[in-house]
Amino acid sequence: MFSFRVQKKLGNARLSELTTPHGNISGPFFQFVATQGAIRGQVMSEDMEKLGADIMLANTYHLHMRPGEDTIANAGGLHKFMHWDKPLTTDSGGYQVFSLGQHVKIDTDGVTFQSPLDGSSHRFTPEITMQIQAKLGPDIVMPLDVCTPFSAGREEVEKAIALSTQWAKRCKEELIKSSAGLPAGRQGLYGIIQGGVFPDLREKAAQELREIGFFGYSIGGELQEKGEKEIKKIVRITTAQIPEDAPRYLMGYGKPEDIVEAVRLGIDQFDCVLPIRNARHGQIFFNLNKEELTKYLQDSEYLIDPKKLYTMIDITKSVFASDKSIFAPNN
RNA sequence: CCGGGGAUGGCAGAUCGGCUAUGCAAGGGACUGUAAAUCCCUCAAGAUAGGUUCAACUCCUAUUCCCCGGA
Repeated sequence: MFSFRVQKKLGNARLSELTTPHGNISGPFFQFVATQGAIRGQVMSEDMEKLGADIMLANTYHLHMRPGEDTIANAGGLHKFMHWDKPLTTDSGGYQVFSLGQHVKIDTDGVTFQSPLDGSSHRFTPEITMQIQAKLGPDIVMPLDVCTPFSAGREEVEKAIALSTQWAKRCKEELIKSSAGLPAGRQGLYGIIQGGVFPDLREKAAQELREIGFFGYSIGGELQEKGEKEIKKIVRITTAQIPEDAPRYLMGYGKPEDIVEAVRLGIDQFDCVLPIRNARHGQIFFNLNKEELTKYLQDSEYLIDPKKLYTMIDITKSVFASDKSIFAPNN
């Protein structure tokens, strides 16, 4: 029921097909972030479908906080809850370990969140996140991990890897356990490779996860901060550590030109809040000069023709576009 | 006509005898597994004419306009 196949290669870039219980996706693909089960800004799932989105990403942590996984399970699962029949991913809450910083206490067994909303305390262990995700029922599930900031030093990163790897293993065991009686291959679990900006640690983390064995592998950690060369290097080195026949997922990466670059390096899967957030904040990604943009925004006929605006979906496939590689920084 | 109250950026709306907030709008920037329908920056004002004062958006007088009440 769950499978991944590389169909064509162009250098390191891959054209692929991911099969899930909710249909197939052609990769590289971009996951739109619907944290709380909906794209923010009054965007309906139906709208996303019309726009051509083929997969969305929701968040275990947020959905656990409200409305709670049981509520969603009672509503028929996350797909029904979201009015979304296509493939769906849930992140584990690992990113919140990083983004909620001071509200989180990490120990070897799991993490304790202090809700920024009401101060209430919530416990996440690898097992708990998998149980929640089992109830939510998305196709792709992520293990609880420790996401480190860009500036994290070697020691901090080593600790994060140790926990993330151990937790990923526990997540895998829990998935197998909780899947007993359920159709095999209902959910695909990824291993998240941490390692900060240290190439050798990235390699080590990848190797350990490979030994455990996951359906897919993702590159995690806060990478999006200046130092482009370094980031590119990390992505290249880490990508090379991921088996050819597994999907490679670069987490939280979303600048159009960066996506193209990452596709070139062999990444198949993306997610990012950037396009949705920026749109909500009044910014669009366009491929027009100022004059054309002005015309675009004023001329209703222009508005009907979306050729000159592009979406993340276009971008992830752009490397394979036969001509006019407008997104290519280096050509 | 009489009495009372007003007049501050494009709009709304405070304060103050010496530096005029703030919100919206407008323009710019940021945002990367969402504590973000958010955050940062910029633009831009004292109805008109006099007077008092070292100094007036602020106090005084007149004019114009607006609002409320009464004939």
